[in-house]
Amino acid sequence: MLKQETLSKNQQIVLDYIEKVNEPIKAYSILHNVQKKGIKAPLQVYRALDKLVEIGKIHKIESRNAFVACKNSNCQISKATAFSICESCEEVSEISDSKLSKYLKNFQDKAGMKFNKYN
Amino acid sequence: MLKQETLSKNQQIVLDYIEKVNEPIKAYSILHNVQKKGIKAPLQVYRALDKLVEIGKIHKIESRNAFVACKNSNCQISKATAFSICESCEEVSEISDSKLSKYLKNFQDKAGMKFNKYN
DNA sequence: TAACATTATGTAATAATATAACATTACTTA
DNA sequence: TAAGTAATGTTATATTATTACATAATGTTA
Repeated sequence: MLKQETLSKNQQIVLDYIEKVNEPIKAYSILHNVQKKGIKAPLQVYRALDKLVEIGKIHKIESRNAFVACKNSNCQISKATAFSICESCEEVSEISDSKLSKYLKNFQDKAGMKFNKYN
Repeated sequence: MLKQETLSKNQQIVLDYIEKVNEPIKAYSILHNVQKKGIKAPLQVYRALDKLVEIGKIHKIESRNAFVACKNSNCQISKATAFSICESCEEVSEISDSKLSKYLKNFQDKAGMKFNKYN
C-alpha cells in the first residue's frame, strides 16, 4: 500500500501554512491563519492535521498541543522522532541524532512490546 | 533545598487516589472521584497535580492527558522516564529499563542543549 | 459507465481539558 | 508577631478537541 501522492485541498492548505511558519503551531492558530483560504471550522483543521500526522508530514508535540513540519519526511525515523525544547524560550528542535531513534526502534520491553511510534 | 516531606490536604487526597487506581487517570475523572473528600473544583485538582508532578510523585502522560503514579519515586530517573502504551488496550507501563533514561540524561544536542526533564 | 466504497468536506453544537482572577486561610521562619 | 510563601476556595472563562449529521468528491471495479 503506497502512501498517497497528493493531498486534498484542506490538507494542502494546512500543510503549506505549517511549513511556512516553520515552528510548532497550535490548531486554533492555524485556523485563524487559514480562514482567508476558506477553512472556517476547527474540525476542518483537526481533520487535516490528523491526516498529515498519519502520513508523517507533521508531528504533534503532545506536551505543547502544537504541530510542526517533519524535518525527516519520507525517512525511516519519521515515526521515532523526539524534540528538544528550550525551557526559557520554548524553541523546539527535532532531534536528528539518530541514536535515540534507533534506540526507540529497537526497544522491546519486558512484556515483549515493540516500538511502533512515539506519541 | 530538601524536598518537602509532607503533602498538603488536597495533594494527599489526589495522590492517594492516583496511587489507588494504579493506572493513568484524567484530571476530571480524579475530580469526580474525590468530590466526596471535599474537592469541588477542577482547579483544586490541577493545582495538586502540578505540585505532585513537580516533586516527582506522579507523571503526566502528555499524549493521553492523564496522570499516573511514579514507580521510581525518590529515584534518579524520575525526571527521565518514558512509557510504553499498548495500541489496542491502551495499557500503559512505565519503562524501567534504565538505558533509555541514561541516554536521555546524557543527551546533548548540536546546539548544546542538555536534558533536564522529559515532557 | 454504473454501482459501490472510500475519502474528504461543510456546519453546528458541544464535550473535554485547562487557566485566569480574586479573595482568603494556613504555614514557615526570621 | 510580622512578613513572606504556599495552599485553598470559588466563579468564570479560555483553550483544545470531538460528535453528529448531511453532502460532495474521488477511487475502484464489475
